[in-house]
Amino acid sequence: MAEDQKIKEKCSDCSVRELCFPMEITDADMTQLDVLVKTKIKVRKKEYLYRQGDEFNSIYAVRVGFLKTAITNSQGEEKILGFNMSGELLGLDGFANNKYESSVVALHDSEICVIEKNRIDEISQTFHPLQNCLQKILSTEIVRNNNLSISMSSMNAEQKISTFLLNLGQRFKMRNQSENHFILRMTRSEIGSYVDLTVETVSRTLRKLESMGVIKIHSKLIKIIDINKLKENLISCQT
Amino acid sequence: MAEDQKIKEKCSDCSVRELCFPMEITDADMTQLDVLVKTKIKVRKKEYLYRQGDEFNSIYAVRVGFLKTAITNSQGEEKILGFNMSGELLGLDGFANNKYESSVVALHDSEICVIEKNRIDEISQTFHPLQNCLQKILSTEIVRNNNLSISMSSMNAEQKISTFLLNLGQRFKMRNQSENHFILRMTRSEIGSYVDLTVETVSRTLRKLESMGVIKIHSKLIKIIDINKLKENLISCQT
DNA sequence: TAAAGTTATTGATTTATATCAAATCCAATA
DNA sequence: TATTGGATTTGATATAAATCAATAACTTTA
Repeated sequence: MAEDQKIKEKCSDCSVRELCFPMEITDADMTQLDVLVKTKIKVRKKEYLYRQGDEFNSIYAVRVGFLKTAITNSQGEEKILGFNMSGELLGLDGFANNKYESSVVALHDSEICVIEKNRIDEISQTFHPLQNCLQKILSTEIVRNNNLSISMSSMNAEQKISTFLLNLGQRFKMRNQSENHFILRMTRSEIGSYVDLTVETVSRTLRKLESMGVIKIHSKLIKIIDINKLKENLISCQT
Repeated sequence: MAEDQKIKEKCSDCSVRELCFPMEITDADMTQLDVLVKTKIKVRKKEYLYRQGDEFNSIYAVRVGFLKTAITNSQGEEKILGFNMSGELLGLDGFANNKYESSVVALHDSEICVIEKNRIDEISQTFHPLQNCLQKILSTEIVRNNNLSISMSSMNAEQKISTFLLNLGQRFKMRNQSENHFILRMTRSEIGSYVDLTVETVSRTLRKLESMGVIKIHSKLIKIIDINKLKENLISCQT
């Protein structure tokens, strides 16, 4: 129909296809899915995409940029749950209680595709693969968290930081960016919150890895010199 | 239809309604949902409900009993992800890759309702609330994990054990069992794996809480004497 | 009922990381 | 360009929990 056509045009470069649906879905099916995305928004550095407690209306797909997901507890302490980059979905925790249980802030100017909840419900009623799709996505998030919790808990500082850097590198690689030469868009303190270490320990551990000749640091810029050595660090805790 | 009728009878005391669907669904709708459950199985103490890597065919609802969910890493170390009691759903991590990513073992003789994946797909195609239902359930699991990770990481041993005991108590209470007088069906070592402490620290911390007059221990039997004091332990890390 | 195997407790010691404190670097902005 | 405030680094010290070790208390099963 004409309406859908317009919508698709409006956001042609924000195809859900290229993004986040990890599915066995035919191209024809996928064209339908593009209709899910109506709007694309910009979120500038330091701005919130949504806040813990906000009403849940949409999930989001990162088109470009870099963001963090965090929870704030009753004492106002922030715990970082993850860093988010292009192709990743945000807001999945909203389904639980119809409000977001975490906040998302851009650490770098970002462009985000908005996928309205209503739209999902609407389409999935006639287009069944979308349901399975969502199930997978949600379940994958559960698995990711479980794996994170098993690994982080049994690692020492060096292993945590190594894992963190390798993971970032891998994700950049998948996006056709350099695997071993990238900018840390988050502060040391945010890294610490994510991997459960203090700022001081993060700083010391980075310096240690540098002194071992494994990485090179220029403030926010990281260069992985010896990726194998970095991986060695994990042999004792690889899943 | 007759077939569904039979199924319902076969498992009348295993109603999904009483179990795990936290939904705004009418009673009429719910009667339909009962059809989801075809089979009920017994899992004896120490037996597996399913193993990490098994093909994903069903999710499960605990009818009675007590189980643990765990991941085993490449070195064969087990990490406990959770303890499961009546009314809780198991196997949700299976949607991700069509295989279970964790194992579930009974810590006490248990009865489990089997909810076949095919059945879910089938029914949710005509009965749409079920989709939303599943979305909520999966999302809730994500939220639970997030909250767990924020709290555990910032707690000391006493706070972890206090939280653990309070949480167990609460869950027993919701099932009309005593909130402050219950049996620990898991070993100290399993508690440790769950809250990220060594056996020794778990043991010492329990004894410490006992010496403070907060709880009373007779091997596996726990009696919470001063629930408020136990809760005080958490004031500094309550969400 | 005894023997063997777990599981739990308790003590002594070590250690990794937190904490406290101060200096330096860097980025924003006036 | 100077000033200010946050971020980072580095050092000294404290400490909670891990580790190591040995004993004690249960469970299982022979």
